[in-house]
Amino acid sequence: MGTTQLESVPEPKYWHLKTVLNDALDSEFEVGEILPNERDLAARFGVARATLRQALEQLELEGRLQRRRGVGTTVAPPRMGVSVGPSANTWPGAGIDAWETVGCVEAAAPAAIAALLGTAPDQAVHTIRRVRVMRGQPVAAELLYVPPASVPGLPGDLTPATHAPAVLRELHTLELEGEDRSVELGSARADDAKQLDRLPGAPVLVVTARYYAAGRVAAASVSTYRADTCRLTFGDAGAFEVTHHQQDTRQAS
Amino acid sequence: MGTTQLESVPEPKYWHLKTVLNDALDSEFEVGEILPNERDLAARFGVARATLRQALEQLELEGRLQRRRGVGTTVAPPRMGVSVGPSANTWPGAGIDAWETVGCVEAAAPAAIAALLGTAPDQAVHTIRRVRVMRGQPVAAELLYVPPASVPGLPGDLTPATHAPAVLRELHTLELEGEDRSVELGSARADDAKQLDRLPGAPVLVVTARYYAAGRVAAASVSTYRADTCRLTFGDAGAFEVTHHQQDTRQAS
DNA sequence: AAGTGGTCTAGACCACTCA
DNA sequence: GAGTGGTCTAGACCACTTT
Repeated sequence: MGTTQLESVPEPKYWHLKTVLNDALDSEFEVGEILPNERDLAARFGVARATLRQALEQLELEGRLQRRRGVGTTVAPPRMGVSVGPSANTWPGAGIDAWETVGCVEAAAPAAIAALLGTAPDQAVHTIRRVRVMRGQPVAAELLYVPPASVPGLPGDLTPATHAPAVLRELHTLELEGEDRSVELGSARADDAKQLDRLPGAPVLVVTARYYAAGRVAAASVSTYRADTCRLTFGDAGAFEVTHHQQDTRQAS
Repeated sequence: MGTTQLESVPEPKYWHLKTVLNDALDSEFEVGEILPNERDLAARFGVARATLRQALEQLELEGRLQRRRGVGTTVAPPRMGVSVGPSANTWPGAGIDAWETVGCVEAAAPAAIAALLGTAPDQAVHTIRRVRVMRGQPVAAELLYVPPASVPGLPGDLTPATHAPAVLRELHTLELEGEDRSVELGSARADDAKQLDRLPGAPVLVVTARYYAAGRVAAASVSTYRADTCRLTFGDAGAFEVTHHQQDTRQAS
């Protein structure tokens, strides 16, 4: 062990508390085990409940804990590795892709989506809502936007039950030329939070994708992944299977 | 800004506050403009300072605000699109890749890194610390791990100034066969936070990469990106240039 | 020295789950 | 109805930056 700096800078209580709890989780608790409640924990460590909660919040952010109102705080399993392509250039909804359609409407796209698609701000687009489930848990909620120009052969007799399949089927007749993606941090909107079984405002990883065909953006999607339970994987070599927690990667500079 | 009311549904105050502030940022403030201080804002909205701070915290998480202790709260510019490959299969440190080396040591890898590399837990590895700067701002701090077995031709007369370049040069003589990456949410460790000009615990996007050569993992890196200022881009079609904020993508289901 | 955001306290009540 | 986490208050002091 190198010489760690002592006394010169007071570490915040919640930060120290987080370290102590993190170590305790490794050594004294099993995955799924329920922790003492917040009032007891705060008393045990001699801090106010708000201070304890600040530590718990960070541990939940890092995927170490799961808190559920009315139930308690449990030790979270390691994050799931979730592949978000591009494993192969395939259209969304093609083949086996672990998504389940839960709704479909044709409505004017929000301004940000119109900019993504390159359509007029008031242009109506097909909007398919899908949910991705892994190991019995919802991990992502998605809105997939398809401009009518991308699916010219769409039949006219659409019911709520046939709308989404028909749009996807038409989309798949195009040749996919490319795709790009971006990932950023966000907080769950109320509707997404409900699908993800979380409270509104929960931290999420927002994956924005654009699909190109015939030199244009043929479709776009905004996928909202639970940041607490998911590790997004990219690239050719497949998903990691390492049990990996960031806080163990400390190293001198 | 008048007071709005109509509280038939018990939406949390901080959530409503966040919406109001978000709209105000769009209509009444310019990027870089400084907001009134927290005590004044709280008084203006008739809430406790802690409640106001809860709203500000979320807006900062979403990249709308930037808060600096001793200075104030300012309106953040849109997030930067930061490419994190794989644009082409190239080794880290090769060609022009916007990273600057700030240190290099040879030391035992943490357990999680040893697992990534497939080396023994006490195996010493070359550890290169790098920083990525965009538009004059640090956006990422990285630790790049290279096992000695990957750089057998390394000369023996290494000084702190020549260590990192020599390791990278040797690494580049291997043929890169593939790479994979994962992205997850984390909070900045003290050392990374310092490089990123943030407080410890700040939300970050942790990109873990593995580089393959000769059928083995030849190197691995853990890159810590500022979640407030960065949008990570992947894929073939290049970085987005869209001004995109997630909260504007609301749509019925 | 003044002003800012960051931390912390000791309470209170609410929304939710479950026996 | 008991117990849990979620929200909220009205203070206090601290660390930091700027003047």
